[in-house]
Parts: sequence; structure tokens; C-alpha cells
Amino acid sequence: MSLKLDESLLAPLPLFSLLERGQIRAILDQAVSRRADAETVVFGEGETAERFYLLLDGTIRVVKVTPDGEQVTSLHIPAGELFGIAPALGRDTYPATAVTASESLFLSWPISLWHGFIADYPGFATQTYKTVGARVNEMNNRIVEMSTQHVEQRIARALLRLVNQSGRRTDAGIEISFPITRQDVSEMTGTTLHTVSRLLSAWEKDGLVNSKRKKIVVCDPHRLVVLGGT
DNA sequence: ACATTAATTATGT
DNA sequence: ACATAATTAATGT
Repeated sequence: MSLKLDESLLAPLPLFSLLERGQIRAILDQAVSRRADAETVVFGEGETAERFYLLLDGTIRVVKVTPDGEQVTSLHIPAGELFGIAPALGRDTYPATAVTASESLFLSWPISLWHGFIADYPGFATQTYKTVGARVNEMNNRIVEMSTQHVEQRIARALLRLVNQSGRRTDAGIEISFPITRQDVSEMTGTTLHTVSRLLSAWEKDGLVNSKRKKIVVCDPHRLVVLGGT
């Protein structure tokens, strides 16, 4: 459950960059840390928000379920970022479900501490609102994408976002650092796993991409950018 | 231009 | 051996 945390490991995070060592220590001392296997639900949509979270390792999938029961992935959270920050949105309930996309490690605090953190640690406040803004931005962009772009471009852009957020360099190219299925990609892009499968197969033939089961490596990011272009 | 259906094959425990 | 993932072709809107 709880675990001794070395603040020197956490200090480099943007979230803490403007804080003193002592302040970081104070924040960490109130945190509960937890490890979770892949595909674990951290919290569910609509639940009353008891805690907010900081992802230390792994990645989180933010999922919504439409009225007719379709799964939609609205966002991915990379390591180092806050999530489940309902209070920053002025809500007392989580707006979406958070699932671990890979084995993950995260800290959490009771939301009762939120306003104190904002008040006491100015760097904390500015940094969180920056990431909130970035996410709103990204979701807006995706809404526009959905209605204007064709599936190839949407999938191209989705892959590019993933490699930018959580890409890992390998000899073959940039690999998405967590297990991802075609079903997952289809849920991010509003298509079907079949279309994703066909496209990836085609791209594979062109040497654009290299994929096996639950793994996608982007070999030629630039050509993908071109595809996502207009 | 893309979804749906369905049948087939590959892959990981 | 079994379940889950991926491919592929055929048909539908």
C-alpha cells in the first residue's frame, strides 16, 4: 500500500518543478501509492470523486461509454501527469472511467487536500491548469477531426499522438510503450477494428509501420504526418 | 468511403 | 487446449 518515496525521483516532474524540496516532501508524505496490473479500473465514470491521482509509471486510458453502450477512448494519460482531478473541473464526480493500459504505478490523495495544495503551492496550481488546458484542447481537436477528417487521417494522427506522448525509441522506429490492440485504436478513432487492421496491414507493407500483437512501432513518422495532413 | 458479418488463422497463457 | 487478437473476403449502406 504505502511506500517510501524518494523526492529526488519525483522532483524532476513538471508538476513539482517550481517547488522546494520540503514542500515536495510534505506532499509526498500525504500520498498513498499503489501498483496495478494492466486493464485495472482505477475509478469509474459517475463515481463520487474521493481522491485525485498522479501517474508515476505506465499509462492510463480514459474511457467513456456512450448511451448505446459503445466504448470510446477520449484520452491517454502518460506517466508524470495528474488524472482524476475532478475538483479542478469543479465536479464532485469523475467524468470518465480510468483504466490502466499497462502495469502502472500511481500516487493518490484525498480530494479534501486539493484546495490546500492549490493555495499553498503556486507551481502546483499553474502546472495543473496548464495540463487541464492542454487536455481540453486535445479533446476539442479530436471532435473537429472526427467530423472533418477521413479515417486514414484520423488513425494516422492517433498513432502520432501516441508516439509523441509515450513513444519509446527502438532500432526499428518509435514504439508505443504500452500494449495496444486494433480494438483500442478503433475506440480512439471512432471506427472498427477491421478498418484499423486493414490499414495497419497496408502501412506495414509500405514499411510505414511495424506491428505485431498488441505492439505498434512507427517506422516512418514523417510519412504518417503527411497522411494526417489535410 | 466505410461498416457489418462471418469465417479463418495466429498468438499468448 | 483455450481464449483472445488479427487477418481477410464478402456483402451491405
